[in-house]
Amino acid sequence: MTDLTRATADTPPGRATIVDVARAAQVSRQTVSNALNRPDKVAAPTLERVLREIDRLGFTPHITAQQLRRRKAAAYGFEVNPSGHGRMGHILDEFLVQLTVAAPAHGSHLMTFAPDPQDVIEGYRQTLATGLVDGFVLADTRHGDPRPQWLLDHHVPFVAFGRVWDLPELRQWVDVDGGTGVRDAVAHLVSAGYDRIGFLGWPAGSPVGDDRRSGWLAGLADAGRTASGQLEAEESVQDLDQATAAAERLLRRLGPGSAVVCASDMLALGAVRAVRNTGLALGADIGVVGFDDTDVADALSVTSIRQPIAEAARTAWQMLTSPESPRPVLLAPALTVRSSTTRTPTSSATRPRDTPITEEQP
Amino acid sequence: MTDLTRATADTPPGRATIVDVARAAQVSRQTVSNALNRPDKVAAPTLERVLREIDRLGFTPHITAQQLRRRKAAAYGFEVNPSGHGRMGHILDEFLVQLTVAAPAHGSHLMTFAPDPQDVIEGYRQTLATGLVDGFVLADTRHGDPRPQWLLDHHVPFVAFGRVWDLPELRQWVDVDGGTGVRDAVAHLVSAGYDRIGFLGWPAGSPVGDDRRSGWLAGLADAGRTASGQLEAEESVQDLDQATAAAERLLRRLGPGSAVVCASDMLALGAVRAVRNTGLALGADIGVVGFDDTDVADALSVTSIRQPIAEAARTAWQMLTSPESPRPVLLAPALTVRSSTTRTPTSSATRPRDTPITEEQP
DNA sequence: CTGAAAGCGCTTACAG
DNA sequence: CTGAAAGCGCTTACAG
Repeated sequence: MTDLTRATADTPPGRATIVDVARAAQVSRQTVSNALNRPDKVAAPTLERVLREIDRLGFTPHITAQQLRRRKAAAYGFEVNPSGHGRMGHILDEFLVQLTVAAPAHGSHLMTFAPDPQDVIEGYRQTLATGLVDGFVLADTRHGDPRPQWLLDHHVPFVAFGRVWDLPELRQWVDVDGGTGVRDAVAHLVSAGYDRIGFLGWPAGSPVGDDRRSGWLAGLADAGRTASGQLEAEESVQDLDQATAAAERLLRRLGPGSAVVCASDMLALGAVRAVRNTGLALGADIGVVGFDDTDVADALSVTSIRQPIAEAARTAWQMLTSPESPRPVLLAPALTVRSSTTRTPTSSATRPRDTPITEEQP
Repeated sequence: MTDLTRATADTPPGRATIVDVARAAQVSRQTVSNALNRPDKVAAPTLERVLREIDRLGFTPHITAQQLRRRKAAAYGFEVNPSGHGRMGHILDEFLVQLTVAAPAHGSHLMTFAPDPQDVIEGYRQTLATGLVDGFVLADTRHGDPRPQWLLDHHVPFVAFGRVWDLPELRQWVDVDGGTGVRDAVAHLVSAGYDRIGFLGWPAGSPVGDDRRSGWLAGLADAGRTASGQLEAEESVQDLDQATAAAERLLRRLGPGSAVVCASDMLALGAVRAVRNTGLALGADIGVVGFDDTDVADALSVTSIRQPIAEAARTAWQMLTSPESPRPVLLAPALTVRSSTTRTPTSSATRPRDTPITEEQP
């Protein structure tokens, strides 16, 4: 019944089983398993023979069978949020992609699932009960989030992308140090020659926003610019019109030759509009820095603070798959410098490109 | 050993097996299986008793075991492209999310995987060989794409989001009718009172771009505006500076009171800049329509053609899981109207919002 | 209508 | 060092 020639071009691939390999290599199937999982327990000539047949037959272990036998899925669930879209920035989409990319290096894979509309926890409970995942990668952790405590209570492995603000003693998280990112941006603006550096942030009270604001203050302190006239800030919710109005107020106080650091690219877009409305030149007269390095920043050539998403994803896998108890990791963001923070603008023709010219999706 | 109280709050959930249910309901485990998979074969009182115990114990079948026994993963693979980011628009990210949302309704789930850097096909071969998926959802189909033919050759189920241009006889695809979307946008512009309607597209030769351009021509024909002076078009690659220059050339020929339909939001952003550079008012003097309804269109209040991604995802699952041979599906996009196509602009304070005010991601 | 048997493809102690 | 046995949690013919 078993066809050892099945790995040829015109038959379905991946159908060779451990028994096929065993027969071809003239050993038992558990020796094949040992060759893969405990090669030190197999005699060298046998090992070589088995590995050769594995290679020849294109054998890949059937992960489903491994999962059942090992009672371990070697997979983690990631909840995607359909309503999160529309909000500017797709950080979590990129995080998902990078989790997928990094998964094989940790012998694991990723399963996406949608939230249960009735009950946050129920989606996690169900997904876990199927046996398809061993645990979860959390994102978008927020105040009052019931998930971390529930997972702890039920001894379900997980890691969070973003500090778990409600459980300060929790250690399994990786986050990006937004405050330091803003601080570095201030240093960049100082060295680029801007005189006064204001801040356009969100209303106080959000941990993320407050963190970025304190980075601005730290940056000013680094530069010795803490005189009262230099601590100009405005705040706005994540809305373009309100951001524009707030930025206009800020610019009136700051004047030409100054710069504005923003808590998001949306706010930065408001600042760009305000610069235009005020009749000033972006970059030359007023510097603007955004946060998250979204497509909007790219398209409008706005300098922006970029989160190291790929590194965050790799770190998340390490925490999840390493046997040691994890330590929290805070990653440093990087600044993508564009013409919005260049006082002597280069010709647009020679402006360095950071996006290849590609055709759009259908 | 088996603890029937395990579904309580402080023990790990989802650990009840079919044997636990069988014992509690005083039947054999195959009767439990039948109650779930062939309820008509089970006597009513027995069925009721079994279902009650299933509910009480919170039993969910272990999908891994089902997969192994049924030799079917009830899962499909979706390749994510790490380098696709940076390109404006995240249509495929949204498609992935919507595939995940729609999966349970089709008794299936989604597994993401990253491309093999050496060889496109190898990533698919490997993923299939693990037994974790039954087939694939393809996206980003392109000329010379080796995947569809390989999957056909190996009898691997798949569906494509986007026409498979190289294999016209293929039927398992769902796509969005961009041409009709552009045609409808032209009708909208005509009724909004714009005199001449130009087109800003990509260089001829891309199937998607050519389709959108022909929609523009069809829209003009609908309105009886095919006199030679009304067929003004320009082209640009997907780059902001080039798009701006092309749009400026186009605007010089069209003049105030006209509108520009663009093949992408990136091109539309160029058009918006050109309008500004020319000293005209967006909407009031010049209408602009983009494509894909990205964050950029939203942020700049540009009318844009939106692809029905959720419906495309549902259709993809239907094609994949329905036993009938599929028929190609072409979905109609919808126009998200914003102030860039309003000749009498409303006050920005009363402009209808289509994005909730939310706090940004950390 | 219900249950005993076989088995999906693997791995893990355990004999030999 | 190698192989026979047991079993992960299910489902599917097949007897009774």
